[in-house]
Amino acid sequence: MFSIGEFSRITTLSIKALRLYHEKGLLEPDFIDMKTNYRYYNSDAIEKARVITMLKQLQFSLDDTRDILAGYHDDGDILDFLEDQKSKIEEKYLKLKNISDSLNTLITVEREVKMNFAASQFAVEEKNVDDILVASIRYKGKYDECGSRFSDIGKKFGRFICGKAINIYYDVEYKESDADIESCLPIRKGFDKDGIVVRKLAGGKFVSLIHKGSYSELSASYSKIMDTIKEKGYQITGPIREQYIKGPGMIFKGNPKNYLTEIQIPVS
Amino acid sequence: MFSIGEFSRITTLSIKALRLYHEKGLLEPDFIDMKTNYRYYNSDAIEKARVITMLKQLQFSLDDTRDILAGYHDDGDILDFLEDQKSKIEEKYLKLKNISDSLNTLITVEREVKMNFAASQFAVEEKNVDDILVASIRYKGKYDECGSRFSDIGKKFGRFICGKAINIYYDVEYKESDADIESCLPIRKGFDKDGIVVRKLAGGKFVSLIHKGSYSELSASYSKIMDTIKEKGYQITGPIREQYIKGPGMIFKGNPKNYLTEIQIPVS
DNA sequence: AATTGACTCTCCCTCAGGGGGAGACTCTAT
DNA sequence: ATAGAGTCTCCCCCTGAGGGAGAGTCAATT
Repeated sequence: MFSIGEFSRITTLSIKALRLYHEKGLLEPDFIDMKTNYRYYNSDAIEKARVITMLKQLQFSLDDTRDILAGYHDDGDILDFLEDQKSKIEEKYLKLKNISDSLNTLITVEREVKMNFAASQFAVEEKNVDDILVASIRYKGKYDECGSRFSDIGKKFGRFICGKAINIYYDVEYKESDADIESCLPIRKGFDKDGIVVRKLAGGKFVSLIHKGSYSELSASYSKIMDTIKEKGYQITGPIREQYIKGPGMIFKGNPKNYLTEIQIPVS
Repeated sequence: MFSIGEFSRITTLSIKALRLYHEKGLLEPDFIDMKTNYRYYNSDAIEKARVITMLKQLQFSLDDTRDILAGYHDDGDILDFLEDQKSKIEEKYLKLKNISDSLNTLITVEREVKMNFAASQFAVEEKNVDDILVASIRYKGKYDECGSRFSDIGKKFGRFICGKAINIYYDVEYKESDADIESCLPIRKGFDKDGIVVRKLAGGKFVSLIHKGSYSELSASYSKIMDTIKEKGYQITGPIREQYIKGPGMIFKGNPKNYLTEIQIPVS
């Protein structure tokens, strides 16, 4: 016969837990002193406590544990319980996996943004851009519809996205509505799906400028980049792109003053 | 201004949750009627509620959420929080993954046992056994030491184990103590490690008998299998093996009457 | 106005699996 | 006999809500 303290040391279950298990009917002391209410356990209870510990490690609830202890004595007989528990646990861990992935994406994106922010000079640059594989939707409409297009693409290609969103403007002049826009997300690989086209954006020589601030102030940066192009005597050879390095975040909308947008104009 | 019911419908947060968030200082109503105590929210709170929903999906605690809401307005500024949360979530995920794996192992093992039990005739059989890759420890001692050997091997090769434990008895006669025993666990792959030897058990022609019941009653089954060998005029060509198809379970010790042990004797 | 039905308020209980601590006994060894 | 360690019950606490009681309010219809 062991007092609760001794039994606690033997089983590595806390005294509090032992009292709870007694109350819940999982593990009853062999003998209770009527006068003092002291609990005394015998050595049979050690084996039972071991089983409880195992089931606890497998995260069975106390209720399940009680039922299992009461009705079964062989691993093979609790297969149904085990399978139930497995599917519950599996569900939970898949959920956590998703959350972990989301957090990872967020962290990676924000880290990149910081790097970009630190490195950028906010000056007009010339650079050679590689071909980019993208999933894209081309549509006619308003500029601010692109958000829902990006999220459509995001839903279908989520795991394969590997870069920041790009809009390509096919109109020569600015159009408030009925603009001809292609919204693209860079992807690692993929195929046409549900009206979303997978294609390669041709690289080449580009003049680019990172614009810092709200989208409504983009025109100033456009003037600046166009001035440079004229100055250097370049010819524009294709539609203008905007790449959204930092816009509203996943969690916070953020401060538009810190948004970063890269204007990319193909030239020769 | 929205009443709590309207605001609840807009944000898909329950009224109960909104009241909790108010109490905890996460999301305060814009105005509270002094007389009625009715809560009224304005449209700014919608954005805040969206942020709360996002953070909730990422399983941030209400306390963290409160702190984040109070002090930050940009995804990039909460990188530390995100990384913290990621490691917490990852830890939980790994724990659940382990539990799920354990459950899987248990389930698989018990299913196999059931199949075996259903299929076995408890009669002496002749069969050809393939080579088996095992992790093994050979020692001199008592029979019942093998349990701790198996658990030693199990700890080192856990994920690679792919079959039931085997003991190989190198003594010709029965020895109470100082017996020469090799305890083996079949593995998919692996290398020598911490005194555990990885090697191939040679296959070949075996006479086998599945013994049902306690280990202490094995002798009856040994008589039976030896009689058969003599009858058929076979020669024993190597050490005898015992494979433990069903012994004490991971959770329950189970009833020894249902233990299954396969005696395997190599013959020519 | 008055009524009615839908809302909303606060307060308390519940969940799981205990932990912490108070205040009162009790055991064991010296 | 006494001290110190052990144990008892009872109550509150944690998370992130949900359920429900009982009372008070709002808005629309008669």
